[in-house]
Amino acid sequence: MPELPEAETIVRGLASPLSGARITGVRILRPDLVDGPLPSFRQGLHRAGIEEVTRRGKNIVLRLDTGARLVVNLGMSGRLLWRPEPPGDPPPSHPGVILDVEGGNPAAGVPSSSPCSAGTLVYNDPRRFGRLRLLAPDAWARWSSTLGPEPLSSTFTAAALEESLQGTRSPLRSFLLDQRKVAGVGNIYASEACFLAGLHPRTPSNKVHGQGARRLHRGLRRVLREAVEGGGTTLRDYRTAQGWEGSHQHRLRVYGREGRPCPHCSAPIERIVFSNRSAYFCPRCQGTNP
DNA sequence: CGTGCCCCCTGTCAGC
DNA sequence: TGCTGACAGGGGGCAC
Repeated sequence: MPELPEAETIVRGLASPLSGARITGVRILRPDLVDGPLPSFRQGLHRAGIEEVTRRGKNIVLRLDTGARLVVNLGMSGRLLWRPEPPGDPPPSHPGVILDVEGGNPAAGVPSSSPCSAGTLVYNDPRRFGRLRLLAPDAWARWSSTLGPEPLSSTFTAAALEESLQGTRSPLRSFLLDQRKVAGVGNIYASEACFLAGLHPRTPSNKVHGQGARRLHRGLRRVLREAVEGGGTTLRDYRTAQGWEGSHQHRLRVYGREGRPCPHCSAPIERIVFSNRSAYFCPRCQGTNP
């Protein structure tokens, strides 16, 4: 489900309640969601302090005072929900892992008589494609190094992207979905970035050079920044840590818009399927199937 | 080694 | 109303 902008939005919503908090309880309702041995997962989290909430690609990362990191990948339907005490909303439908937390900052916008908050962090996932893993510092470093550059970082340049594109003949959409090439891009923003770059999603990656690579770099960063500003794209499952919908679904240019007019030229948007996934594009602005 | 395909699982919706 | 099939934002494993 979530791509970089959705993960970033969740991270921002968790920073206040979780930073400086302590995990006081670990409840594992769906053991298949935990990667690795259950006892070490449980013991590694219990009584640990949370120092920072960050992100790597599409993954939400809680850095603990033990040096370990809890890495949460939401798969297609995962949610990571902060439920302050006392809970205002009904409990979510498919809880998989619940962390009891004490001592963070009060939930933003929620009046509180005490300077600290207590609540639960619920990982909810009907389809159970998501995974939670607890990584020691060396394992974290190894895992992080398998992911490509962060597309919104200053080190992600058009020149670096162009060089990486030359390494494969596979379709541009496949390149963008490959987390080893660029971290955090999924199916929605891959289509959106190809559109902004004026490149057909099937274009062989190594045929994208020069101006094309610069347009792709610019379009990718633009759409990811816009989507972060909009709080992510809610098509069905995605919610923020507070359970709210994003708003970027109203700003999608081509994704999910088969038959609707292209925002540039009004030609009907087309949908094609390859690698078992849909890609949306404007046949006029993005050329024909190469 | 790189690449593409299948599958993991549940929920929803269109069409009959 | 109820059944069936298509489809869904991800990613690991495997065959080629």
